Amino acid sequence: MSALGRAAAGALAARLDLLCAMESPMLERNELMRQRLAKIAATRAAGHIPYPNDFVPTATSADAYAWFAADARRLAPFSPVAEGEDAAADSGALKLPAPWTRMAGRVMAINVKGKVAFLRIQDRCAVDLPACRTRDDDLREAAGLDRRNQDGATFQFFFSRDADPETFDALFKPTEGAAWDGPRLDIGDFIGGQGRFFRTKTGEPSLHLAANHEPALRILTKAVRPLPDKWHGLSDKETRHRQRYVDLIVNDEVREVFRRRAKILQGIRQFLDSRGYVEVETPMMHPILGGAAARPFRTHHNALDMPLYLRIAPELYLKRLVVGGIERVYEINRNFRNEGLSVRHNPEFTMLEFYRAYATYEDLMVEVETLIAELAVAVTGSTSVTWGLNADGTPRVIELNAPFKRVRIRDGLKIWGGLTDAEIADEAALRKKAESLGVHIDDHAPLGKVQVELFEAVAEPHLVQPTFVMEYPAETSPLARRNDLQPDYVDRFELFIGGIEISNAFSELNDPVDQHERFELQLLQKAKGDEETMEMDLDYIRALEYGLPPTAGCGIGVDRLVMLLTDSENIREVILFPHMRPELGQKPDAAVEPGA
RNA sequence: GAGCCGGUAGCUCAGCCGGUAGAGCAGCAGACUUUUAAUCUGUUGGUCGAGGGUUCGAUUCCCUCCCGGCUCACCA
Repeated sequence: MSALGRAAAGALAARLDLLCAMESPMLERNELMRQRLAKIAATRAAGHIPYPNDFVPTATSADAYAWFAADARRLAPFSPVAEGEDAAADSGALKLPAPWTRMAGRVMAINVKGKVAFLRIQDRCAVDLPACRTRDDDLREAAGLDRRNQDGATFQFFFSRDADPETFDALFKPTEGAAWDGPRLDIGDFIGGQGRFFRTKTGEPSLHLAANHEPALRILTKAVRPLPDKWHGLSDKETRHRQRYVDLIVNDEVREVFRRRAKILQGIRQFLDSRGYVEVETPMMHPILGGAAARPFRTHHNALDMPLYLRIAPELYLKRLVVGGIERVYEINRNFRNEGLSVRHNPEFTMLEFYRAYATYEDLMVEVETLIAELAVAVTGSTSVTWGLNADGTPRVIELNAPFKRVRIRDGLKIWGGLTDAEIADEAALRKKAESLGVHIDDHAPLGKVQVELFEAVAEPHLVQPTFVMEYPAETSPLARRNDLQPDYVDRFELFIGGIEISNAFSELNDPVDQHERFELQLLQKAKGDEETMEMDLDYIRALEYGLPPTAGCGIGVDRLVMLLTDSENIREVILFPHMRPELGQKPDAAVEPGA
């Protein structure tokens, strides 16, 4: 760097430093960052663009590995020559034709050894690369060569000083008065390189960088912040979740979880679309609370000057659509519930709800178990998945092959709770049992709710393998159809897997008079102090009066399903940006007054 | 909301029964033309989460607060 460039860079970096420090402690600079900012400032001072946007890659890292796997001669070390040139060279070393290729990515490792440099780059194919490299190893082994035993999601650039001395020196060996006064290369920078594929003498597939009318290697984006330790990575959960972008850069398995999540969503849509369901989007802001028992978030519409709830469930809107003739309908979207956070609860979570006319909850059981089994195969390759650990520390295996077990609440209370039929019908006896187990049940809870809560307490450890729980009391299900033989119960199931509730479904109540009465019962409970009741929705009653065909509906907690299929025990591992308290230096009220 | 545990360099972590801090990686300087956590030599870097108290002296002890993790409660 020239003396002039250095002085200009220093001044610019100092100015930025001051501005950032004033703005927020989040943007505080450390020595490493000041160095990198100075490099960027120096680039500008020398008249170069530090963030160019004119590099067009012609291959991804996955394309590159595929090229090496496409011809057995490419498995052993070889040098590259242009296509059309004589492959059999006179020097004795193997030479093979390779196409001129341009690749771009983030630098994950730099290894300069004298006058050669090895760079490892990561691009959008990073999730596929471990498999690519394993395949490369397999092919090499089959050809009688050593395995590379490489893991990690990167592809190698090889840069020999001979290929482009000016660029090499600029990026790795800056000297006083060098012709190009640009920045040096750092881990975390995005680069674009060009050259031909070859395989190093240790057998690593690589791009042999070379110059033509432009340099062999260019910095496309300079990273100001250093990446976490290359060996230990980033493990602090708070930082991982707050700065998910860093987590995704350095943790291969995190990228894989979210790739798999995308596949699960895709699989759900394919499954339902192929069965004639129509995907819709219904309001996320509700004037009337309904569709589930939960405390809501409240917001306000300024122009209309009216309060709104963030929805706790799309149920009532979706059933209006069935009334409207969309006999098979589904929605995948967020619900919002104003409750505590836990390893299984995020305030906003993704819910699939689907409704099917001329079906019962029993039909939906078959549909749900088929869906989950098919998703498991599509995503993990098997209906047998591992999720968490058994008490003895071994991986817990869950079999997701249909049909799933079915159990009635009454039977669960008898088998796992040791209760008799008489006790099950006796609220005082149930409450006594709950107390002996240390289970707290709300004093306002009616008999049905006591039964369900006690069931969940005694049965949950036994609901590891997928189990449909049936025969819910009517008072806990204000939107479900009464059983024809036992009107105190409703035609409903919940699906438990791994001890957590994955799904909830029932035959829908389509009798407008009964529905009206049940809403009124909800209002009564609200008056008694229950905060999680539904409100009277007269338009919904009106819709039912036009006629809801016999219908069954089902909700599936998508985040929990993703947890199950990615062996994640914490919901935060499957949500890209889980809710957290605001970080120091990012106070919410700071956002309200931008001019302050 | 309650209990327990934690917050030390950019990252991963040691340490301190009170005398204002160390390692590895990253960074910087140098050697090295096929590395694989390259190696070797030298070296920079810290308001020890924040505030208060005790003390001659606090990263260490005490209190309060902030943030996180785990468990419980509510919930899907």
